[in-house]
Amino acid sequence: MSGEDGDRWAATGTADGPPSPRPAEGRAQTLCDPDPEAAADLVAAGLEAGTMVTVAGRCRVSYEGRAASEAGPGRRQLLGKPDGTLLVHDAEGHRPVNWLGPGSDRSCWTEAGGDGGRGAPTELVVAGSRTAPEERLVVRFEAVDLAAAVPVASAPTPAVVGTEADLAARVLDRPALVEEGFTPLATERQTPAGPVDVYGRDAEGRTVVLELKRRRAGTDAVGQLDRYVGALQRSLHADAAVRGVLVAPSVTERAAALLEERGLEFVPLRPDRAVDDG
Amino acid sequence: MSGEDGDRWAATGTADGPPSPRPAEGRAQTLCDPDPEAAADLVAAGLEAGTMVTVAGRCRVSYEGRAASEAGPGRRQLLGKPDGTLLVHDAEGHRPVNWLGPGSDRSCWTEAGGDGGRGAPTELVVAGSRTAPEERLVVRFEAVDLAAAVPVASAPTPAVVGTEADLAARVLDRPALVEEGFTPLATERQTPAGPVDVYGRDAEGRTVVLELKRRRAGTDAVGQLDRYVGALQRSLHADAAVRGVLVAPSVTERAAALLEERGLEFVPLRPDRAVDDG
DNA sequence: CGCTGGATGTCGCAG
DNA sequence: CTGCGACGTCCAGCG
Repeated sequence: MSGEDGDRWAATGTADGPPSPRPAEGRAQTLCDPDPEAAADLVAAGLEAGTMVTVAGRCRVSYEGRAASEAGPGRRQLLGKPDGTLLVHDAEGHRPVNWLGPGSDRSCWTEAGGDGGRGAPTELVVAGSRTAPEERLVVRFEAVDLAAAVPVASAPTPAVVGTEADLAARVLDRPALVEEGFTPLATERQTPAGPVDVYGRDAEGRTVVLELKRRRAGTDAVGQLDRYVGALQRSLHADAAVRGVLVAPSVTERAAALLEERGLEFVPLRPDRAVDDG
Repeated sequence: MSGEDGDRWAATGTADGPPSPRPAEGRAQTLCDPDPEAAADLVAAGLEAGTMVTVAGRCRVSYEGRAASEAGPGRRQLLGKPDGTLLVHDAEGHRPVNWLGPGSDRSCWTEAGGDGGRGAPTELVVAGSRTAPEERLVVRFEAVDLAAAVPVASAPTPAVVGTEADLAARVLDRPALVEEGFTPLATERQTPAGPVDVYGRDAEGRTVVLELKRRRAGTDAVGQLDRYVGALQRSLHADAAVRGVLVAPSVTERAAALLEERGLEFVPLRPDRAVDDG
């Protein structure tokens, strides 16, 4: 690694001048089309200082761990976070083409290019590794378009509305939305098959199990509900009648068939309050 | 820094100056601590030109669509891709704090800040929207540390090994790994409950259904297998014996109990060839 | 740690 | 388009 602790944290190339403030305290530091050594200095210092580090350029990427992959030369953009995360994005898609989760050890150096011999095709290499599971990600830049280190701080996590928890709150607030006379008794009630979303009783005193889904429910949801109902029937009196109700905006056709087959029920309900009708 | 070779290349509409090379062809363009208008010019042009656009700074983020969320002021980094993807990352974690998938329409402008009155707290706003489902993401930067547009190209997708397909290939190559005398007859064979991973016959001529999992299997895998076996028993002769076998490196305890309960079987097998024994 | 189940999951493929 | 299952899923919560 190049960030010696005598620490000149060399912004742009050879820093013989006075040491500049570390990026965490200072402003963004960027290099356009830097040579590999200058980029390595910036990246190493940025990783060290706990900034967001961005490197864009032509690179090869190799990953080995839970699976293994090799990506040939292409223009991509790397993002390193203070928590150890490494993300490599290409031009398309929501997901990174390769990544390493939080807690990785990163390092950065320069190296003679793969096809040795020519006029010093030095590469910038950014690598990370972690354990449990053992994983390793190596990104080799043969050309760097941009290297940047910008300070960040943990930002407030957004409050999300419209989750399954919201659907649960809605059901608890107005049980009649499920069925007239329904009385919720517990959430996340434990059964041998796992925790039930909502556990309660109907107007006739029968046990009712609700499985909630924030969006259109598939066969997996019916499978869950069925397991919970079965487990409760066994753990309560063998003759106890246990109703299972899937609560979701809608169900797929296959899921509906499965519900029918298993003698389970469905109540359409959406998590948001906008559709809060009767 | 910002490549002003005689021209800031006209952002959104009015191109009165001589046309400059678009960033897609050129080099990276960056601005450190720009004023909002300059950043908006760069971002708008970068989005237009199909580059990777990066904006880092203090911002608020709001999303509405499949759910809804609001994130208060914090330092984050935005990445816009040529395909319409928008990602907002904070300092932690693998996943973006907010995002919009490929195919979004993006735009970018400046606006008077929320707490109007003070000395021109102009904000840089980057917004995106898409349909199916209807979604909208708005990022308001009250301070921009860095704005950048760098050219990219879609790169070759890496070849991944160690997937479920590899496990299937291994089973087809050496059926005895599942069981002596096992004969695979088809993969992805259709049943009323969906496609079966591997369909075959055992030494006694009984139908066998395999459900493959590349890693430790849970209750969901057993649920799948059970549905496939049931569907096949019904679609074949009612008296036909159909064996269901879960093939995976291991199973969770709950999954094992479910297998037992449903009269299904388990064969331990890993996708990689490293453990290729007898 | 391992298990369980949610997620604005995303992605790819088939009908 | 919807349905369905895989994914290097990630992630939080809990035992």
